[in-house]
Amino acid sequence: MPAASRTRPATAERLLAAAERLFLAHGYDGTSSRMLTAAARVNLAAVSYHFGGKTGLFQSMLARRLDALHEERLALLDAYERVAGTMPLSCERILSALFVPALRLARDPKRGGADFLRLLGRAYVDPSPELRAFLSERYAPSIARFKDAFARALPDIAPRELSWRLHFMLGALAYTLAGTDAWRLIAALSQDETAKPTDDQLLLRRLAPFLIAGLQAPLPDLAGEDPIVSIADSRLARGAVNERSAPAVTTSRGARRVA
Amino acid sequence: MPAASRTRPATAERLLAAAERLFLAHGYDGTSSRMLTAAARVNLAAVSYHFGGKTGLFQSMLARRLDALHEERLALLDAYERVAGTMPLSCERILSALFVPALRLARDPKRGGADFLRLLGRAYVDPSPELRAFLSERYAPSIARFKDAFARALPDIAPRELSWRLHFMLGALAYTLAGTDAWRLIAALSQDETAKPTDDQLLLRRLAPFLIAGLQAPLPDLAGEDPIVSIADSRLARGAVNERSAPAVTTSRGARRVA
DNA sequence: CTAACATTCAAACAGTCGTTTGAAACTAGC
DNA sequence: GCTAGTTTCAAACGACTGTTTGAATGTTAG
Repeated sequence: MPAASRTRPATAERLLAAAERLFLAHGYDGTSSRMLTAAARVNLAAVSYHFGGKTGLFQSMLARRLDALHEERLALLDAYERVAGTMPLSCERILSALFVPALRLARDPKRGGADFLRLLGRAYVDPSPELRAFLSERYAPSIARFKDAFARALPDIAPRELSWRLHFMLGALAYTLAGTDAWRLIAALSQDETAKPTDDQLLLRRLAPFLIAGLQAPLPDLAGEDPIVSIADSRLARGAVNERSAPAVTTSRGARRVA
Repeated sequence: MPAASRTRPATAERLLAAAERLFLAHGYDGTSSRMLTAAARVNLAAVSYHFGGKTGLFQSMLARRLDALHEERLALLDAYERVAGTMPLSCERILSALFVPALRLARDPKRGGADFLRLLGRAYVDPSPELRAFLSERYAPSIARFKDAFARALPDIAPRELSWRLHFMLGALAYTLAGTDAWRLIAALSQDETAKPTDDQLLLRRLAPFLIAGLQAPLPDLAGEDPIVSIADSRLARGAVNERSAPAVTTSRGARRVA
């Protein structure tokens, strides 16, 4: 058992900090151990020594931030429910229990800063099966608590339907948080030069009404046979589907012949 | 200039098909050229020969499907607007112009099948800057057309606000489409065994009301100073933030000593 | 001071990465 | 049948991957 912090080795901390920056910027596969140790100004072997490997470092970094985040979220939700007594919480309140700890974290450079929000969004959509298993296993209870709260807040939404809507909500949230060039895209769409990396708080305050309205939306008509598609199927869109154009790709062989 | 299709070489097609499956399953970085050529039962050099490299193969595969998708989407949108005349389209109609071509594509195994929808969702959140640049550059005009349509459908939503809401919408959509274990997560949350890989059409029919309600949501109050946070700040959540627990990680060094 | 331990270090490990090579196998036109 | 061009092939390229090694250094306790 390694006495992790007799003299509180700065090496592990440096690695965790570098891991947050680099994994965020390049993803898990795109970040090498050598990039990490170089950025942390630390010997290559430190990754294996302190964290047992690259995946260990990744999970440690993630867990450190996420544990704190979920702890705070649940504490806030508990506090809200204690105040509300038997009354169900409003969607706004539940969302605020989700958002406020994330905002606090984003504003505290010592706990990851704004970068962590983007990392979190990135992690939610990462393909890696290990990561997905790690996340869902570790935080499923926390998510379930919030689902219960929403279920009480939205008694008209069937549990199955609610699960889907929470899924959609997580998607909008994760995508928004992960948005690397989201700012650029928004700016381009709105021809608005002033759309710089806006305050995270403003962003979430825009997102909240969107999500709440979505959660409370009228129930979908799941019966009937493909009404949406049938509307569109009436030969409206014919005539525009033409020959496939060859992929705009140059073969290296041709270039090699010249060079 | 390589005469791409004198005898219509099956090699390129095999590679494209394998690329769709593998890039979807493991992401760009997680898929090697050797995996691709092995799955396609094709020589390793074929990637460079036919597509100029791994990234060329990836972009060709993406472009082939996405060009067709956007073509169909725009054609459908045009058709809707032609029928509506000067009247603005409803949100439902515009969404259907977005969804229906995606559904058609998902149901046609010859054009990618359902896997492509997941790949598309994955691509939207991929960290790779090259991919993001490629996508936004190639399909910005198409997205702008849809934004205009939504702007006419939602005259009360300011352009800037609308840009954000479209961003949120894309997020929910991409996340939903990319959902690898979404089905598992939903099943776990709802204790519902029957939540298998549901029909894509049912999924989108659930998503539509969620998105439409979000788009039409009342405008957020962006003034005021942090009302959400201030509500939560009243010492409600104190007392639950305790000592950080050591990251659950075993160092290899300890294990090595034993072995 | 010394024994016991934790940590750091440069170097090397066996693999895999994407890409390139030059020759062999094809497929046409003549 | 021959030639010119396209496509496939096994093999190798150098660079990079995550991890391990054993010695060197630092730190604490007796």
